Amino acid sequence: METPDPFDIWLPLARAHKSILATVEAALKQAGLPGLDWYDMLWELERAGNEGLRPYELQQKLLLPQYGVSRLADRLAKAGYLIRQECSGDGRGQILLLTAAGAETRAQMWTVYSEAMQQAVTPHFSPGEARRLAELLAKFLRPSPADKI
Amino acid sequence: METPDPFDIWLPLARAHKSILATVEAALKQAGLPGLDWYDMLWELERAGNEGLRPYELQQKLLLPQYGVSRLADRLAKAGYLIRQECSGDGRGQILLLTAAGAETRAQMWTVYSEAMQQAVTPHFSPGEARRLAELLAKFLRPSPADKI
DNA sequence: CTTATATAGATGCAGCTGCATTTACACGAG
DNA sequence: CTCGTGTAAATGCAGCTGCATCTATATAAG
Repeated sequence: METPDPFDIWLPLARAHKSILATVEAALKQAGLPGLDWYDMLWELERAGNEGLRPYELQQKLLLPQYGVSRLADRLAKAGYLIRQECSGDGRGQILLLTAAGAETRAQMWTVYSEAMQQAVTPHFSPGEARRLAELLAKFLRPSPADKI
Repeated sequence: METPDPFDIWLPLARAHKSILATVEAALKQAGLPGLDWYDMLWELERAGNEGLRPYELQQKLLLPQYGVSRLADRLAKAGYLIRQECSGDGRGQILLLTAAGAETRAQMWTVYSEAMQQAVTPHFSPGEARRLAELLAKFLRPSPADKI
């Protein structure tokens, strides 16, 4: 059995990623909206609702380094999209809460984001291919079979 | 027929990209070697051989902005991995040539790079799945069917 | 030749990222 | 209570990126 070359996956994957990202970011910029990093944090905060989220929780969800979350939160706060609330029960921590302006902007971004994604991805695949590709890519999400404890 | 959701492709693709990239970059750093951006330019220059490459050619091959190539070339030159040669026939331009040190470093990087890629990708797929995934991802490389001239 | 326009590449500045460190609080051991 | 260790989050610094602009040469028009 021939061992498959991982670069046959990596190279086109990296290109596809770059291409899609460029398309979507360009569409957002064109619309005068913030980039995807802002979107991701706004979205997580919106999903968290009134409970808000601790920075370290965002860190896990967004796969960002600790200082990345800290500074992205700075920018969103400066833009008025979130507020930092003292954390009752842990004096070191804080709770990040989405503001109405943040929710508003996220909603605007979504219309552009989803439309651009549609254009960037859909034309390349038949529905069947798309479904199969999604299935295969999903296999990255779980730990690989080799990651035994 | 249900229209497939492009985010079923995009979200796992983005995660996979981030995960693989992190694995490989960590391995390179661990080995005290430069990052993948350096590798890509070194590799193109090595493929170009004695002819070398013009910066604008690298720009297309690497999908980098003009100033990105200019500055990356600065760093590689400072590290002694390439030299800038005057371009006979176009006084504005220059030719970038790989040095022996550059070729040496690229070779060292390759052993780490390919090994890390193997580890990051292969465990997730059977050979058949890997082949199919590579085929599907390759469909991004050509212009989509909708891009008629 | 002269001038207008286009192309190759560099660069100043502002903003972002990575790294290491720092500050502040939490928590368990003595 | 005090001390040592661990965790949450911020930050100074250096390096990188994007944007706009700039310089220098090429090329086409008159």
